[in-house]
Amino acid sequence: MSTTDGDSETSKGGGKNDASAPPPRQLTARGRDRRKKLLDFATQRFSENGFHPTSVSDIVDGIGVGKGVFYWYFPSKDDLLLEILRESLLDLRRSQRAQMKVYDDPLRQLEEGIRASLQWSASHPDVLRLVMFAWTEEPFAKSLRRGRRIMIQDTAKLVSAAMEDGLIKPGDATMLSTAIRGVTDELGRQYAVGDNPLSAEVLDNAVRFCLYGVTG
Amino acid sequence: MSTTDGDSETSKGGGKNDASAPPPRQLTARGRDRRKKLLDFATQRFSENGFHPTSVSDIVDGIGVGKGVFYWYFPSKDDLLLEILRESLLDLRRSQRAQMKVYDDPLRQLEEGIRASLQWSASHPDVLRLVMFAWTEEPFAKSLRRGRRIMIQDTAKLVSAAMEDGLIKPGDATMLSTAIRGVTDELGRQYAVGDNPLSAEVLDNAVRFCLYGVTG
DNA sequence: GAACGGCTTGACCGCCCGGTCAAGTAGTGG
DNA sequence: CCACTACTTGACCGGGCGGTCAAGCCGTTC
Repeated sequence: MSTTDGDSETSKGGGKNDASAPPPRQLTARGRDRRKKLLDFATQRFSENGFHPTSVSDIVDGIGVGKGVFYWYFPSKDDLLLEILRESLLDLRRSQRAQMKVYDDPLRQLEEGIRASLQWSASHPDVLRLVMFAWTEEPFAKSLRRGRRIMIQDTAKLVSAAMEDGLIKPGDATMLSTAIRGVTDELGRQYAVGDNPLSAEVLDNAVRFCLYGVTG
Repeated sequence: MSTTDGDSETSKGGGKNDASAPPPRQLTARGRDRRKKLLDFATQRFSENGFHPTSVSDIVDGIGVGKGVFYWYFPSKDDLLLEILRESLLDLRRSQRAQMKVYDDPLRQLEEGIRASLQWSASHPDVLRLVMFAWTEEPFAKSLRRGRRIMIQDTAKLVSAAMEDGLIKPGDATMLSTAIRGVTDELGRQYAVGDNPLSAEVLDNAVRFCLYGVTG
């Protein structure tokens, strides 16, 4: 496994932990459900209509609730998007972990991580489209940069392990991981914009490409 | 040359030509200047602040003119963006044509076209960032799809010519052109988001990659 | 059944946005 | 100097947006 278990994102950061953060709400089962509905519906609408053109009223009307509901679960519209981004990252990493944990060989884990990444992208085109938007506005881009750093670190740990095991010739693990991220990222974008489904063939080629690039 | 001269974009389309279009204004030299200033300033602000967060007032205040000026030159804020997209495409294609016209060999022209494309991208990161946004909202995306089609056709003409000359083995010219477009597009995006300048080395590799992919 | 806290409602608010327009000013051709 | 048109101004407008809040509902707990 690449990180400590659970959903921790950073074991240690710079100085303080999260700066602000009003006490996170205590939700009942019903509450968590509503929240999820909001998240999902918003993701869909944002991705098909654009973030700014979609108003908070559109969202609450869409699922047939009052406006106050929105602001019970999220402090602001921007925060909702940030939350979508955050949870998507969590979910993607969770998929990777689940798919990797079957193996011990770090190179094999690397492969499964790449596969999981591509598969996740293929099944979440709406999120990917939203991410494309998010790169174009600073507060969101900031969150994405952080996510990218985290994922590259995840990968780098694997690459380093493989180097220590002599499976990959020694080198700059971070650089290699960045390259892999570049490939999966771009492939992922294809699913966001294009209309081709994920064929096993494409998947295999992408994996081979990355692995070949890493092992030399 | 790949197309008839000048800035024509389509020699013939479907049924009618442009549907609407209020009589395009007759501008004096001073007018063309102002228009250009608006276009340039807006491009910059849109790309660094985001399209929606940048208001028309921001733009006119930024260059120190009244709001009416904006609406003298552009029918709406959306149209301004569409115009930026349109003119960028025109400019890119102009660069390509200029750089290609020195050669007769279609394969060499293809190479120069790719080079020109990459160079143009490297020197217009702000436009590329705007384009990233534009893909996320339908009316703008529509314009981008049209632009892509045009550029792929440009390339396909060259590829076909090269096939006829026996420089490339016969095949689906459009598909190959689409692949090339994929490469230049993604490379371009690096300049929009990343911070690395365009090295001659990267340029050469990209060109070699495309050409190699095409000639087999 | 009272009391409590999670949850919901929707009228309401202030702001600012895109867009308009009546009134000019500046350049230019006769 | 006039007339004409290209251009400029900025107060103004209607509307929709993100966000608030007093009030009420509902399920649990004791």
